[in-house]
Amino acid sequence: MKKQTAPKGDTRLKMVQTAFDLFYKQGVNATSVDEILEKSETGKSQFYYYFKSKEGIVQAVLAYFYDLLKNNKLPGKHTFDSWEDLENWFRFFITVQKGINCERSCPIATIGNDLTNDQDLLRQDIRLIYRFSRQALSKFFAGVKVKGEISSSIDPEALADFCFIVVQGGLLISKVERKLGSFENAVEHALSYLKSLKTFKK
Amino acid sequence: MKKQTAPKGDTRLKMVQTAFDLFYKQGVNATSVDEILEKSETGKSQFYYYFKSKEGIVQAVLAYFYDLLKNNKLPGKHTFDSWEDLENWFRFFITVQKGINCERSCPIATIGNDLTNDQDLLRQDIRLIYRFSRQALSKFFAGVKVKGEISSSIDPEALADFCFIVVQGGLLISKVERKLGSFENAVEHALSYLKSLKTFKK
DNA sequence: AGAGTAATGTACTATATGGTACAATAAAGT
DNA sequence: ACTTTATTGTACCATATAGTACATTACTCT
Repeated sequence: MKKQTAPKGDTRLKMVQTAFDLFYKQGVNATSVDEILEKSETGKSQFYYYFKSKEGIVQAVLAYFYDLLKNNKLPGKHTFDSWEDLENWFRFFITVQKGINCERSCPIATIGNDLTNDQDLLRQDIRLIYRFSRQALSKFFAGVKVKGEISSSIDPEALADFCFIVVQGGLLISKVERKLGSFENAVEHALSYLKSLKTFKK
Repeated sequence: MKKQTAPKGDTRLKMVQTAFDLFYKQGVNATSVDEILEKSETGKSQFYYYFKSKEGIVQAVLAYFYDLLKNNKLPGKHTFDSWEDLENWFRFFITVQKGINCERSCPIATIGNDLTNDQDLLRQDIRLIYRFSRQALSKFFAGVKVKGEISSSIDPEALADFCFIVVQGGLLISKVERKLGSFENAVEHALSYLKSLKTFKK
């Protein structure tokens, strides 16, 4: 019983990408299996051939996203080599929101927000994604800490949490209110704080 | 056609409170009308007597919450007379999250997040609630600005946005990950920033 | 007490939803 | 060619869902 070569058809991938788009746009609860099938132009038998259940495709979507993230296939630069990178990272999300008229927030948070208490496996997948994102931040802070650019009393991970949460809160609130102002203001203050930490060394 | 005295039965109120609890816990999309009826021990005819549609009770829930907020009937102190109040405000949300095992985020954001593009009236109600919350913050910052405790170059509303977004992001991420650490870290840094602004005058 | 309106109970409907059964086709490997 | 396994099409099903129809009961005002 040898492993088949990868299916020549891209049915499964189309489903996952379509599901991702829909989850991103309207959440998991507001997306029916039928809508995924319709938009991806596939059939129900195929869906339940590739996935055990609706929950199954949620997991596949998270795995798909994790892959994109790890292999740097997402738009935007999510690794940090300089303070400028960090600033651009903040501003990147503002630009994204502007481009979509603040109609969405973080796709992963959107999915995570729809999870129920018993869906701990999926939550685990989400934690993986978020850990990866935060690590990029904390590694950078650890680096500048070593270089003495920020105080040795600062925990890089805590500072990464701070940045991450500002962005997540900004994405959420700009979506809920359909306006960017608060997000922009919050980012400016966050950056102002980060810069104040940076000038520490002087 | 005189206005009736308030219905002696509390049917409508029970429905609204029940709906609020359910929306807070699981969002609007994941809450069916039937579940509201069941949990509030009321009937369907009563529901459509009091509300035009499911959307109708969402609006009622928002109005109900706005009333609680305006009349200071919510747990926690959401007005600020001192820097200590501000700090307590941040910590209050952390305590709340701890008490509910990080199983929820902001009830209003949860509702707002489930809104579709065409539900602008409801979004307007949400903006009202958020404006009220932020105003409490910005008034405080405006006050300390007048007193010279923070720089005159600081926009109180922008700083309020910053605080608001840190809390919202913290509530969201602590819920999605079911852990408090990031939220706590973010709040500590936010407070550290605010304190650095405060010491400006010295 | 009787009229009018507020409030509630019972039954129903159309559609959407997640999921299944099973037959049919397509691609390999031998 | 033939068997095996991968893949897809068609037809279902049980249940949940938002919402309606309409009769009935309870107030309240005169």
